[in-house]
Amino acid sequence: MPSTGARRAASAERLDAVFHALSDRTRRALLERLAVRPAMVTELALPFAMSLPAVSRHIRVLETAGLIERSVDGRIHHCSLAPAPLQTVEAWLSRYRRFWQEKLDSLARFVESDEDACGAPARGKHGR
Amino acid sequence: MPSTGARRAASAERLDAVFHALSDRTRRALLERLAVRPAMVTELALPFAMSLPAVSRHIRVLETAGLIERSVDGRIHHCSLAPAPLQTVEAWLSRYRRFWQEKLDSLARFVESDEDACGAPARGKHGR
DNA sequence: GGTATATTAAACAATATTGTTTAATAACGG
DNA sequence: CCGTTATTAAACAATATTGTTTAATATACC
Repeated sequence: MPSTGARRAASAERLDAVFHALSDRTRRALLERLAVRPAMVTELALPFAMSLPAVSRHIRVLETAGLIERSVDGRIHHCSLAPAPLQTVEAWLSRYRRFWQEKLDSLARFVESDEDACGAPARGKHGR
Repeated sequence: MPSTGARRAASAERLDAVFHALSDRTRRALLERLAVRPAMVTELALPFAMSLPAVSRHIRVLETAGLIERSVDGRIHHCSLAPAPLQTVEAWLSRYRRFWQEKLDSLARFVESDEDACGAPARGKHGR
């Protein structure tokens, strides 16, 4: 059984890879394309103003991060979205959701008190 | 008013910066530390096995991505979490949530049918 | 077999990232 | 004024990233 230290490191590596994969707009565009439907490599490369090998390597980065899966059928490589790592990102993010929620709440309170202080026309909480 | 093209590019740049900032475990650790409570630079650097200038520049990367805010008070720089960009990430991710939900649902269905096919002891949906 | 297609490998240049060490800057405190 | 403290700037090396172009590989088709 791996130690918790090792697990932590493995999880950190996974997050490193996934966040890095997502930090490039070409790769994000590839994911968005694949969210529509699976596609082969040439098909994926078509819309981009860069060479096929360049796109091929972006695909490799996404694959290494576990964000896409590839099934080879003859000379055609079919790629499809593998959203599991995004769930990992979601889990990481969730630790901060409470935080920004508080921030937004206090902003909302501030706006309300500001309206009061400035004598804005009263409309009630839900008026518009 | 900026064109939608310009808005799209600006948003892409923001995501580039935020995802890149998050792709380093030192920087993620800094965010986790700041989620506890604000801290000054030296304080933030203390737990890390790298030089202060190195941490200082990680902090700068996070600041540029908008993930932390800095308030200078004399020679002390107070840093605090600025979670708004994480919300942007959340918004980007949300376009895929439906996707992995489906994936998980179909996995659950598969597991259930597999149990049926293999003649696993019947326990009902909520049995353990 | 011979040619076209789909994809990756290799080699290379340009640039970015990240760490180190050694200043420089500026504020504090006696 | 002077030493200490907090922080960034600058210069540098090591490595990673990303794109290009030119092979190499393997499958498909006639």
